[in-house]
Order: sequence, then C-alpha cells, then structure tokens
Amino acid sequence: MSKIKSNKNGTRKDVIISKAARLFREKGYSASSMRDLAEEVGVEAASLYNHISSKSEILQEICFKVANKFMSHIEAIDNSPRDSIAKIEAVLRFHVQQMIHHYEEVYVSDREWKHLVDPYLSNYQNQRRTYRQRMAQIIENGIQKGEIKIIDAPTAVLIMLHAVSGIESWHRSKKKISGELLEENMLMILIDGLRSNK
Amino acid sequence: MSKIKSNKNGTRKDVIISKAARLFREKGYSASSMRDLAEEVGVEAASLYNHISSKSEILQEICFKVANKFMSHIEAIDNSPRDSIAKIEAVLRFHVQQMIHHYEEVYVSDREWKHLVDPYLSNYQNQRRTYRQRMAQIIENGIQKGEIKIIDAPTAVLIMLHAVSGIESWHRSKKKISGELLEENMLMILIDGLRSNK
DNA sequence: GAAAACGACTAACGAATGTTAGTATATTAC
DNA sequence: GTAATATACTAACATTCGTTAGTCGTTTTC
Repeated sequence: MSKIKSNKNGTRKDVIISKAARLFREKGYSASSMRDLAEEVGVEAASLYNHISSKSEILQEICFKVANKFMSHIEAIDNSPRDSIAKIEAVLRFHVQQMIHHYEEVYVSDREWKHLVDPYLSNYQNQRRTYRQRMAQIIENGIQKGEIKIIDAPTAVLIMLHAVSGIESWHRSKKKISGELLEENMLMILIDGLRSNK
Repeated sequence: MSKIKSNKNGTRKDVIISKAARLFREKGYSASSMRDLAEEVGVEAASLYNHISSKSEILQEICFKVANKFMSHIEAIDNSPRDSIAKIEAVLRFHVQQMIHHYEEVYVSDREWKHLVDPYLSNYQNQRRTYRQRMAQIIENGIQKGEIKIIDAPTAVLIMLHAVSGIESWHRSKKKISGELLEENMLMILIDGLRSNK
C-alpha cells in the first residue's frame, strides 16, 4: 500500500489525527476502533502505530491542542484594554469562529475529553476549570462596574459555553445561514442577555 | 445471588434502566459494558437478559421516554393561550427542571442518541427535528408580533437548547447555587436576549 | 551506491465485548 | 401442595478490541 499522503496537512501523524478527529466526532471515541481509523486513513491498523503510540494519545493531542489555543486566547483578551462586555464578546466570537472553522477538533475536545486517562484527564479538567473561572471573573468585574446585570457569573459562563457548542447542530443543518450571520445572531442574543437594563 | 430489589422503583426492568442511565451518563454508552451494568445492578451480566433483550433496547427506552415527555409538554404549552415570550419561557423552565430532577436520563437522551440503531435512530431524529421546528415557530410568531427581536429563529432555538444542557456542569459543580436560582438566572439571560429592545 | 531510517505489510496475542444455552432456585398462582 | 413462572447462576460462543512482533520494500542521507 502506498504511504500516507503528507504533502498538504503536515506530517503523517497530523493526517492521522485529523482523520481521527472526524471519526471521533461522528461516532464518538469509544465507538471508533483503530481499524475504522485505519480504513479512513487508507492503511492497515497496525501501520498507524508507526506514527502514534496509542489510541489514547490521539485523543490527548486533539484535546490539548484545542485547550491550549483557547487558553492563550483568553489570556490575550483579558490583558487587553477593553470593558467587560467587549472582552466577553471577543471571547465568544473566538469560540464561534473556532467552532465553525475547526469543528471536528473543537467538538471532540468538548465532548470526548472524559475518555482521557490520568494524568491527562486531571490536567485537562484543571485547564477547563481555570478557563471558566477566568470567564466568570470577567463577568464579575462587569457586574461590579454596572456594565453587566446582576446574575450568577458561573451560570452565565455555563450558558454561553454550551450555547456555542450548539453550533454542532448548525453544521448538520441542511439550509444553514452563513457563518457570519450565525455569529452575529449568537452574539446578539447572548450579549443582550448579559447587558444591564438601563 | 438475591433478586433485584424492585419494591421502590417499579419493575426490575425499570431498575436496570435507571442504573443504566447513571452508567451511560458517566461513561458514555459505548464505553459502558453489560458487565459494568450488571455489577451496578448487583447481578451477573447474563441475568440482565431475563429483563431486557439487548443493550440497545436500554438506550431506546431511555431516549424515547424522555423524547415523548418533552414532545407532549411542548404541545400542551403551544396550545395554551399565552404570548410567545411566555410560551418560550414555559418551555425553557420545563427543560431546566427536567435537567435538574431527571438529570441522568435527560442527559443520556441528549448526548448518546447517536448510538441508537435504525429504525429507532431515524425515528428519534425526526422527533428531535419536529420539536425544534415547533420551538422555532413559536419564536417566529413572536417576531412577527414584535415581542421578540429580529433574529434567526433556528439559531435562537439552538442556543437555548444547548444552554440548558449546560446544567450538566452545574451538577458536577461543588458549590452550586440552588436549583431555583439556577432556573431564574438561566431564564433571565436567555429571555432577555430574546426580547425586543423597545 | 551503501547505510540508515521510514513506513507499509501479515500474523497473531490476550483481553473484553454482547449474547445464548442450559440449569437450578425461589416466588407466585391455583 | 403442586404446577408454573420468574429470575438467578455458570459456562461458553464468536467477534471485536488495542496492540506487538517481525519482515520487507522504499525513501532519505551522506
């Protein structure tokens, strides 16, 4: 069998991980076998192990690549000079765009991280918790400055993050509105729900 | 081994399904084995088959029990005399309450339905689509009457349904606010995001 | 052009999977 | 009390699982 094509998407390992993301998104991590993945890649199952060390490693790569990207983004936003609403808006726009353009990996990271094993599982959970606390803190600040209505900040975070993950349905939809329009609609509903009524 | 206790939760089959919902929620359908479930129930794996015909049947029971409940509820709400905002609010309150009080089953139905097999899979997907269209229609009506701001109704539905499913995180949270408070916060953010600004 | 590295293959492993068959015991119905 | 039903058990089945070992051709390196 010919070798894995690697001209476009980086290394052969990258190709495997990319195909795995698609597969895991579609069937879930546990229901996806290494033989399924091999077929997707166009190779025998055993050959995959020339590039990766285990099925679990693939999930780790996907999850932490996504987590790191989000973590460094929120840090940049939070350190920039904007008011709280604008920070939340920027964070949400990033979520929507990532969900639209890197759907498979972001989705897998969001839904399949439970199948990570320690110490990666604990590590991921910590990052996730930290990220949410950071968002909640931005909202708290906004409440104190009167920009944001008085609500439970963790609840607001929870709503916004899960709302964005609903873009999964948008991807599956037949007649979908454009990505830009989706982004504007999402932001309009979520941000207006936050803003203090005055 | 002693028989499955069935005094409290209905038939023995009900006990199995209830334990399965907890297990599927925690580990996912595919990663939960019949031997896992058997241990949870306190019985050997083969014994489960005196009460259910397959692993798949358990998932079917969970999914359709939940789907039917939501479907009949939205029908009742939609046929009642309220304005559109009040209808959406009633639907969302039901979602929040179900997610709080019947967490395991609602969660499993929402996240694991992909593992249903035809014809149940198609059936479930149809019900899901119908439900969302019904919600979207309520919102469309609200827009036409000026109660609701001009947004893409399917997007609004998608946001609200996924936002509610975020209650999963609330369940896992250590220091959680009360269920009533959670409900009020959710409604405040989501409904205010819908209402027309006038 | 020889040596080294890469990456595909076949074959097989032990473990785990959902499920069935057959049997024994406890509960229920008459 | 006896017959029938319900429900537990042990043992085993055919598959599928992730993964390893060993081999051989191809590509890269110098």
